[in-house]
Amino acid sequence: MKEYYNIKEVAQLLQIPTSTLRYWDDEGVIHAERDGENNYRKFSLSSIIELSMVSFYRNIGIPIRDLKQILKSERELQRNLLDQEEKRIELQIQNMYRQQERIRKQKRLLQEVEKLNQKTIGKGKPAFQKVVAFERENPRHWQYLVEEPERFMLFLDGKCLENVEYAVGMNKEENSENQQVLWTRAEEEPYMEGLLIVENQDEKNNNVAQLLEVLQRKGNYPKVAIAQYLSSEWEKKGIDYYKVWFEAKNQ
Amino acid sequence: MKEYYNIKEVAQLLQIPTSTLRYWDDEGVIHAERDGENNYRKFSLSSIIELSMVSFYRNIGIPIRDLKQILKSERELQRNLLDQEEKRIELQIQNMYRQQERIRKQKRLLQEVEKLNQKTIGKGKPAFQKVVAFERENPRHWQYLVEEPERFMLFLDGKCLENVEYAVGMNKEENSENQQVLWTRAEEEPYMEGLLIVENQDEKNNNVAQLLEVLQRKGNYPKVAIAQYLSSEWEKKGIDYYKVWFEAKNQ
DNA sequence: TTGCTCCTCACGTCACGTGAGGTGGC
DNA sequence: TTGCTCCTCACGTCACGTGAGGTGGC
Repeated sequence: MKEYYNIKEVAQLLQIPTSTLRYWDDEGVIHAERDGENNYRKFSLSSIIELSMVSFYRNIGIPIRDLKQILKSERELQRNLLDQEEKRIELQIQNMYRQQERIRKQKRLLQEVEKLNQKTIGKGKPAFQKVVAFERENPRHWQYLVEEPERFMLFLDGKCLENVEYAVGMNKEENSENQQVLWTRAEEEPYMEGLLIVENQDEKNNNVAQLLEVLQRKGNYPKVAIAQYLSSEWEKKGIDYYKVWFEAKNQ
Repeated sequence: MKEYYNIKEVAQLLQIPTSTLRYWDDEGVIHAERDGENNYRKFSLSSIIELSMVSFYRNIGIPIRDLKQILKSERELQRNLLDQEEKRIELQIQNMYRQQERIRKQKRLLQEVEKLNQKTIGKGKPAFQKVVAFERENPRHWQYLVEEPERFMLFLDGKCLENVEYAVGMNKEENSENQQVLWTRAEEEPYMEGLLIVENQDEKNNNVAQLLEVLQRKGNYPKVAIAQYLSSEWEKKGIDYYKVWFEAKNQ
């Protein structure tokens, strides 16, 4: 009369591994009956409904320890918990959209390295309107590092661009009062762009000399450059790639 | 000249526990330098960028074992991986929206139990147009159990409604050809609804006798009833709650 | 000496996965 | 006997978290 299902059937029907079903049973969040003959677990339709509820709660990330409480708790408490979970998942969804954006950004940055690798050096307009000094104490700057790493920049200064400072790229609408502005984009000035390669995680150890040589052959003697972080490689010694812009005054 | 940050500063700035930073360092996915004096880890800005990349990849769920490969791999491979991850997260987002719906459904079902608990029995229209027998071999019926548990029903038949069969609720637009239709909703007929309580995971062990008594006092002698699964309690012996509808012919 | 921050190393934890060795009915 | 499905139990795994015991500079 009463229909039972063995563990394999249940596993296949609900797409849950048998090891997981046994674990849940051992932990007491589901209650499989046993066949008196051979001690096999047997699942009634009713216990499978219980099971699907546990599966539901596990899917939304509720720990098993909490589940033991939840399944025993009052409906009122259960509803409060579900309200919380609804909000938590809402936040998670928003977070995943941000991760999506981060991934797309990462792809664009990798593509930029590829593109710049093709040509040695060419015309191009800097991506930011202003560059301010990186401030060790400024939490917003650190936030940029994590969420918008392409804002992380190097500011190269001196006759051979041998001074290197950490910086952050900014656009006009963003206020940078009280911040040390290192560089501002001139709208009419032509700029040249290229791939800056930094080796061994030491910003001094870069290919700016080679790039300058190319520029000087074209009659350019820039005294300042800015470089936007693109990506890194870490196989042996770390290599960081930057997109660098030179001011090309004497065109 | 070169600025370094200790582990606590980095942990606070990037909101990552020190234990996690040490673990990543031990596993070799980040590369903290060491202070020669006291062996403290020290992080350069460059290594913090590496760190934020690792944090990014961990946030989207890439295992550390894979990270070791990824950080060493070619840009082409990295981009392919990011393409995959983008799609994976897209699916995850869709899945989370489904979970949201599931949570809201669960809340409605718990609310229903609460509502039915207030009144003993009253007028009400069945939620489904048809009820077909639950088919053990039909994967779609199993899918309902997991995704739409409120479709899971009991079909009560006989003079005292003592025969109980597992069933699935259906609406008109859903085709139920080749399926054993147990019950169809009559549009003009009045129905009474109440709370069916099943104890000990045994569908025979229910309160239908008490409900029938109330109905009979009002002059109703239903020979058939259908009940929609709402929720369960598992404290001692399992209790399942159903919303039950009786045909109220002799009103 | 006290407080503070860091270190290593061992062990704990969570939710399973894996695999060995054994059982029971056809 | 062979094949199949189930069982228990121990151990492995992943990504940390925790806590003991020790260090180094103020």
